[in-house]
Amino acid sequence: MTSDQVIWLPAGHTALTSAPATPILRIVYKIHYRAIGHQVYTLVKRMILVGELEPGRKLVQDELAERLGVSRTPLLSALSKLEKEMLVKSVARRGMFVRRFDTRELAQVYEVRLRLEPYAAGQAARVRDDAAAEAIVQRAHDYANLAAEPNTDMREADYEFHMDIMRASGNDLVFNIGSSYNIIAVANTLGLMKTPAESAYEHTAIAAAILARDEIGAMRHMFCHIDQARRKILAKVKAGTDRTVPPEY
Amino acid sequence: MTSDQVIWLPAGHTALTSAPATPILRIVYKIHYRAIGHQVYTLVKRMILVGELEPGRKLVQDELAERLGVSRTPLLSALSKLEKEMLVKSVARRGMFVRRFDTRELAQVYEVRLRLEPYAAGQAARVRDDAAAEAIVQRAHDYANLAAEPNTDMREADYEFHMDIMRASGNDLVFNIGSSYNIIAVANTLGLMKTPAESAYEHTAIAAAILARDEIGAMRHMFCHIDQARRKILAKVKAGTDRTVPPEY
DNA sequence: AGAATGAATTCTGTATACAAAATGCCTACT
DNA sequence: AGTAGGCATTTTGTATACAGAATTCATTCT
Repeated sequence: MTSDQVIWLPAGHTALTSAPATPILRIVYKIHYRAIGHQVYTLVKRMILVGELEPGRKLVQDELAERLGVSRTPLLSALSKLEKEMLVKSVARRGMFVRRFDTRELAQVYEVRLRLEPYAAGQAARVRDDAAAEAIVQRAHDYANLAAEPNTDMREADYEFHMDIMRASGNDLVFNIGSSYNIIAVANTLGLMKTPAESAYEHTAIAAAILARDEIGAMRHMFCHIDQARRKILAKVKAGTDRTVPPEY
Repeated sequence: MTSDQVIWLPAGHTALTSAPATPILRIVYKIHYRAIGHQVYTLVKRMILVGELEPGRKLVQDELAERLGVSRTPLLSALSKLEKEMLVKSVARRGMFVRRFDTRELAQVYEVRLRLEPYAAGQAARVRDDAAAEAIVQRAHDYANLAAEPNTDMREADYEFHMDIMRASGNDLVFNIGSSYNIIAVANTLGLMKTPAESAYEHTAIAAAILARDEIGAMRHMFCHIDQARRKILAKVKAGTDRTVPPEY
């Protein structure tokens, strides 16, 4: 057993096979090897988010694997993860399908967000870290800019804003849950949302509260922000206005 | 295109290849085929819960696959799911390890449970369904019986009680999150918990409130139940009593 | 023509194969 | 004795192979 200490750098860095050796401790730099399966997971997830793979679509494994330039093996582990996230529905011996959500399920997502995101915003304000706070303010700003010309696709900006807050909360589990399930809401609420200007204003208020270390304010603004979207969806569910097909897949 | 209607029965039923045909509609009964990958997922998850695969343990794929009598392919998709649930940590080119949790992470789990489970209990009381309520009362009873002779392993009973409530809430997403992450708490809180008798009493109170359609009461009892465990863990984190190694794996 | 039958094809689920990385062991050297 | 180097073994990550289920399509029968 040698006393080598291995330091892992994030992928994408230049590989330094070994740093200058010292008599006491040799530090070996390595780059993280990123399993293809992980990249495939990220890619397919994004393809679903932006609608390139639309709800209900069957994911033929050979076809998708070839399109991504990999074999079916890493694709399979990616699809397993996406199935756990409810973005993909697996029907035995039939195939995998991009999940389709009805408003009832969408409402469930908002019930969860309503409980977790105010907590996350409050924690973000409490443990406020300069870099993270700056990033959040920046995201709110980005969102507002996009809202000025609302033809642009704002879904990704909204997702990033909310994810940044959960990341800043310091609670990894909340961040994990958010990155798994918030995307459902984001990918499906187009047309249901309040006006971009309203959302942008609320985002700004949340960001300001976090910047000011106002824990209660951050929680309250986030609560209202999500509650409003939630109420709109609930109204649709109750009114039976929902013409969405129940998600067979 | 025929007008056949296919009805899927849960796995384990006898296969009825076809029901009596009618001129109008032929109903074909089929049994769900359960992918081995899914069974493997359930098995490995349980092995982790009961401690047969202890935290920090490396999961050598060939070894585990042979032990389960399958090839590495279905095992891989199972491990991908478990990685998403944070029960398994994958280190590139090194292997998969049973995740080890420090008290800080455990506290994070409790913060999430504190936000979601009171909601779930409230909903369970609100939408109360006789069968589900009976099941919950039964689980509370089971737990109390086990508490009488506390040498028995009560973790599974506790898990089932809480999962039954989330199931009864009608919110599938909450149930999903619970089945993914609550197991972390259950598998790791041994020794940290209050006395079995206390827990059993609280479980009974929660079950009674749900049975009585007392939404507020169910929420409050559940909140206190989880908050107490949460406070104990928070105290450990703050006091720095935590001698647990930060979870390298 | 429309339904039923059956063969050909496609696609899934799983096993196996293989290259490259990581690990362990043995030997040589200071 | 302890360290460094290198060969053998193990193990991962990915590709490929293959059996059987599902689907499609052409053909036959009524």
